[in-house]
Amino acid sequence: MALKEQGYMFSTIERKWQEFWENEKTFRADDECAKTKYYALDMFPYPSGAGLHIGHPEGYVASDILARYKKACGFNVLHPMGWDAFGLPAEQYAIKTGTHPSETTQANIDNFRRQIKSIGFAIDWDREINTTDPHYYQWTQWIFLKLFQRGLAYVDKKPVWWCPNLRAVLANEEVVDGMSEVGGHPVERKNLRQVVLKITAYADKLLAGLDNLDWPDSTKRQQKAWIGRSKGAEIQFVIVGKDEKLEVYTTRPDTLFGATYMVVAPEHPLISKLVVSEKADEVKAYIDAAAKKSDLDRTDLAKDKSGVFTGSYCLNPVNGEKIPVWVADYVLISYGTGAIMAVPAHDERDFEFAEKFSIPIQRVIARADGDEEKAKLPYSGPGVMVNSSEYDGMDAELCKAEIISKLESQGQGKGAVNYKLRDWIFSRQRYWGEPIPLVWVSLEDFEKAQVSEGILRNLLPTNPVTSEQDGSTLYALPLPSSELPLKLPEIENYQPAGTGESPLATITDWLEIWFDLESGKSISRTEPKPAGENWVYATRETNTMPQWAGSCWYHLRYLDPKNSESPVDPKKEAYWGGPDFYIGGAEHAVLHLLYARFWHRFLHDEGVLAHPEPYKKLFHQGLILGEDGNKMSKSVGNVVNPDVVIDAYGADSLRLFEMFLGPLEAVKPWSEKGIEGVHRFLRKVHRECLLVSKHQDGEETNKETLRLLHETILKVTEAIEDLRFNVGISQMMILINHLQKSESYARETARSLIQLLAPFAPHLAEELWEQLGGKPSVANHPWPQARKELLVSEEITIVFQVNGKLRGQAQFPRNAEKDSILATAKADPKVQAFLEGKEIVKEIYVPGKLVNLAVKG
RNA sequence: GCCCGAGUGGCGGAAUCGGUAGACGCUGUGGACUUAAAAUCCAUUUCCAGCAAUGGAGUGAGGGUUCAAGUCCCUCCUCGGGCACCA
Repeated sequence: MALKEQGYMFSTIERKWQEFWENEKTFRADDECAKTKYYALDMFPYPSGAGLHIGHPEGYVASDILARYKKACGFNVLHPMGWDAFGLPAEQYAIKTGTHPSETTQANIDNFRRQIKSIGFAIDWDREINTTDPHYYQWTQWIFLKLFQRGLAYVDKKPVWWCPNLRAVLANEEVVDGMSEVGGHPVERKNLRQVVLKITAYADKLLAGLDNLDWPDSTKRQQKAWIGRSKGAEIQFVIVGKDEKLEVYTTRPDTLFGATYMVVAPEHPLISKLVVSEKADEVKAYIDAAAKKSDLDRTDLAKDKSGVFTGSYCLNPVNGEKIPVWVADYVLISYGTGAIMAVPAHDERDFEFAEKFSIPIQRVIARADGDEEKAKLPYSGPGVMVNSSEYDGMDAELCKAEIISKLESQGQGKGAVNYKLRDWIFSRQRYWGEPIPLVWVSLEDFEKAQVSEGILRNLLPTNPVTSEQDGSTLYALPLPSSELPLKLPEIENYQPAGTGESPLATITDWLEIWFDLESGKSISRTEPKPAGENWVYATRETNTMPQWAGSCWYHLRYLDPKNSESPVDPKKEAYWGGPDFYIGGAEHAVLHLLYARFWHRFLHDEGVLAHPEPYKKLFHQGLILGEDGNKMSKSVGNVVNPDVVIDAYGADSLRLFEMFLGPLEAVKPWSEKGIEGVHRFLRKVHRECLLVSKHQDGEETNKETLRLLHETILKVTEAIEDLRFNVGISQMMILINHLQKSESYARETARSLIQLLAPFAPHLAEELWEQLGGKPSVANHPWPQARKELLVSEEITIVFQVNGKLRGQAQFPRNAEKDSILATAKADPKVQAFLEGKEIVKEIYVPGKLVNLAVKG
């Protein structure tokens, strides 16, 4: 524990300046401004009950340093904060205690806000947003309805993770190793009615858009892999004795001659046609067994291949050979056509299967260099065609196009593209989320709506969205934007319905409504049916949106948080655009960042937004570990609470140390001793800057001090621009150490140092700035400029090497000639000792740096 | 298994253009100030040999390119992250 030195009263200073910034609205972002804008965005937090932990501020401090620096550089800066406040924990708590999730959420937000404010960020708090606020989520709903209108939302039965203990459906990311992330209960697959967004329609755009983004390579790579575009061919195989054809997708049409068997997924629609009567029982048993397996069994555990021969054969379109058709669960129904041609010689999985079931393996690609060792089967590398009749000897890669065009000419196939990306299951069977603003009506009423005179007609998708419920087909109608927000009803019991439906399905007077097909207005069925034939019976959609929904567009709402006419004023969006800097954890590399790009691109295509991509520059801060080098967790007991740190050392020390810890992107352990170190540095700055007896009026007269100051200005500026804050802080430490050792220095020198320090330790900087006669806020004073000409010294140090080893050094005037430097080097006694009896074979002179003499003998 | 990223003192890390390895901070040791402590300051702190001057080794391991390699190339090891039957 550091004791509070009498001089540096950080608590008093920090409270004083936080109040000042708040009262003066120092960090208000101006919507109408001639300055260039700079928008620094943090991934907004989920306000959990546990409060802020030491990892949260790391990214916030980084973006805050940039924000303050850019402000000093003359930009109009926007640095906002808000709350991603829908989500499971508040709902789980409600189930346990009966406390309304909005109460829990509000209390958590208040605590988070208090903690974040205590760190002293340059945030424009007038723009605070909250995804659970109906004024916010009405626009989340509005965007959903746009997607619906454009046919990008549909309803389908989808296999989802169902947790019997939580009696809730979980998202993929909430399931870890077959257990629920919350509570660690087992989960299973269940087919449930889901609202789905057609993100696959944007697969190509999302892929292509990555090229122009300044993002970490690994994140781009992850998104690319997730989208998973592959190029190949769809090939039709004649089934012997049947009218139907079996279509497969392959990326290796060049290996078609090596197809020795085919596989269909257990769920393939043609299975009943393929299976011969004597195999029927065996195949049925296999399919049933496969259906019972969870995804986990089918993938992780069951690397061991299984399958059954159907009894049917296909004909190879290029050589007419009979190929047996198997059913095996290593082929996925959800990818490609759900069927493959198996080429065991050139595919590891097919090879394993063929070996197990003694199916022939036919090589059709050989290495051009004939290297037998490297061409061992299964071989998937490049090569030349063999055993492929007229194609023999051709380069396999070139042959792909040849075979595709031959198949095309025969009407037996075509080039095709496939994606791993699946549509986005957008519904959650929960209470604490944005209600999906759809209602369900009969076909008859739907057709009436299509021809009615009201506003609803124009909001319908080209193809109706339908859902099978209790044996009848229902049709989806949207709420018009005038009816938004569709608020969550108050309920007594937050337990899920237990049937896989949301708790909302049990709130009859909210669920069952009278709906006006013209105006889209609705009232509860507990009320009498209003007059007029356009009022019909309808039920509300009971699913709510996933937590991702609110974070898909929050970066836009900060630009115009109080707009009640639209999600964001186009003029404001045109001015602010997207964040110039976006920082958050790498765990969001795929889902949040992909979903947000999807919505943003969609809104751009709709003409709502001027810019296609939301996040031009992205950065992931690294994890901060506990002092023991383990991930911070309550159970290990190594969690560091920022409140405690601020109490002991102050917010400035916390900020500075989080940045001094190491590279921003690195995973690095916390250290109590370390924060004492930076705290000492701040105390030293405080002491020096108030030691007025050492301060001189006017310009800095000490040459060395002046040079070091400008070197520091340069390095700190570059360090901020390059997000290498640890290096910048080191340089400021070097400068203060120098000033402390100096007899005296100019007050201006101290003032420049204070300005450099201001983005890092803003409270102390404001205080010292004021004490040295500056007018607050220091944040509004122009960033110091490095005078590079001062960095060129009159004297240069040249080091002398013999065979690359350091043997001496000497000072030279800046303009010294190469020859005289070489002569001095050779005359140096230490160098001489290593030249003794040897022959100089080469003399290297690197101007201004070194001499290297290569000798032998 | 595949694809990335990273390995530098006792510790966190600098050295991002191939050109003085270990900046800065922490820790440790010795000292100054003090009645004493705290605070502050000074010296020292990669390893080995030596009283010292100095010499030798050294950036995960091995090899290579170069006058010169932490930095570039090849092989391997360890750790971290991502993907994982996507045909």
